Amino acid sequence: MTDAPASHSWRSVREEVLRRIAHEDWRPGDAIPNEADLAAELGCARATVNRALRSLSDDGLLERRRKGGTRIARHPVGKATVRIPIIRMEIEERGALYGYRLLDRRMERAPDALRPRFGPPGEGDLLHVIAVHLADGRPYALENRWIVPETVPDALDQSFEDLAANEWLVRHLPLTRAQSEFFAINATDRETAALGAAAGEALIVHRRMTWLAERPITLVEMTFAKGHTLRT
Amino acid sequence: MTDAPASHSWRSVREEVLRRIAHEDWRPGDAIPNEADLAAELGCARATVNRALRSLSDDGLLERRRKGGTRIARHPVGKATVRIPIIRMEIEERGALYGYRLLDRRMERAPDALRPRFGPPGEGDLLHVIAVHLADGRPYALENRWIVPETVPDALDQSFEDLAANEWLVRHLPLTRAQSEFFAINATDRETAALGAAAGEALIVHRRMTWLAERPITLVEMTFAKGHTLRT
DNA sequence: TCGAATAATATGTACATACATATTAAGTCA
DNA sequence: TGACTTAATATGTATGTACATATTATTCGA
Repeated sequence: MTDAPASHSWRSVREEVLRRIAHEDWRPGDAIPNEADLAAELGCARATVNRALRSLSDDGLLERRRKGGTRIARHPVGKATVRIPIIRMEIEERGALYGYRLLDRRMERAPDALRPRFGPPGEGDLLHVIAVHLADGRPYALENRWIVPETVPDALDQSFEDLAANEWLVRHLPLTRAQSEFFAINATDRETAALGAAAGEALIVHRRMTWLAERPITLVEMTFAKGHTLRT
Repeated sequence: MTDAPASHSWRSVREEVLRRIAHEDWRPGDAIPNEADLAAELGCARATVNRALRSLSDDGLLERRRKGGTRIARHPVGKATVRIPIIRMEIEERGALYGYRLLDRRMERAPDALRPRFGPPGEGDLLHVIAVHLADGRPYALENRWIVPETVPDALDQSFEDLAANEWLVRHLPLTRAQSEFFAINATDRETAALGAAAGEALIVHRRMTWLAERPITLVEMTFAKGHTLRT
């Protein structure tokens, strides 16, 4: 006998489905009842079941196909959302004192390896800003950023001496798309100087590019000091 | 005059809002009209607008509060979803020949640094599996995994000599929660031996833990060969 | 028997309505 | 003035109905 849960909310339906997955009533690859049947069983409207199953599908736990029905994902989740905070806020949330130092600011073309990513606007000079973020006076992250003046003309008026480009951009411009990459590098002269890293030390880099509509805004490489861990 | 878009779909509403953000009609921090007004303006039902705005809110582009209304996010969440594929499929998708070699398999306690993550089940012996994944015969990633027998008793019957633990787990067990970490290490003896890396070379590590309900399933560290980039 | 047309089916979406809930604003009384 | 109560408001959700769409299953003709 299946007794309906007290609540008819889509969240309770979601929990019930999760419970059955956790209880291994339903296993990877298994088809589950259709929305109408589930709604009848749980005593709620189909739209409510739809909302719950769609939520689980978005989370990668279910796979749904029209006419094919819904089944437990065979290749689960496969998703990890990494937060990309403003560095200042990240540091202050740790209770540390935030510091910022501009190292360089100039107009120049993007390096060959990155230029194609900017498309046509990348053929001209970009605003190249290098700065270091400090936590309690100690190097925390090295920011190496290219800004596309075509998309962000106001940026040319900014010195970025006191306010990180990071933060200025966020406050002035919306964005509609972002893409990230993560990789590891051995510290070179630049990192040893700016981050106080030992030569050759392994550092993690977060490279991120953002767009406003189809126009590229900025590409930034954040290189973190030794031992930094990015968490989901 | 605001002309309604031909389509009344929530996607078209989403696109219209994105268009206004891209066009900078609405800028970070700005409040936008409430759902009822937008629905009237665009000629659709409030539920449709709600669906569209909720979608954008999930993507971190909008911030919504009851009674407070909806505004353009000031700190675009910058969610980056990292895919966590089955290594074999990832390699084969690149058109390379997949290979796999089990290096070690034994029952032992988790190291002190990781043990607390498993909670009570971590106090006993865990199944510790080390293996290397190959692409066209060259080392691709080193898999260092602890499996919780309490949650996955069937794993004890598996030799993991031919089938990666990675894949076996995915095929046999659902999961309800996952958490990831990314960091960089300098290659030590273990990595030089298993991955053919030079000593001290910077390598990126993806550490992932999964749960079934509240029970820990497994914790795995995937260390990738030199130059690997994780993409969103 | 094979292929194309057609029916059947499960999910996807739109809408109107109603009510729930969080949060802010307004009002009231000491 | 200030604490507290009450109203107003925008989003959040549940429901029934209707139809759209993708995909599978079936039927039928050559």
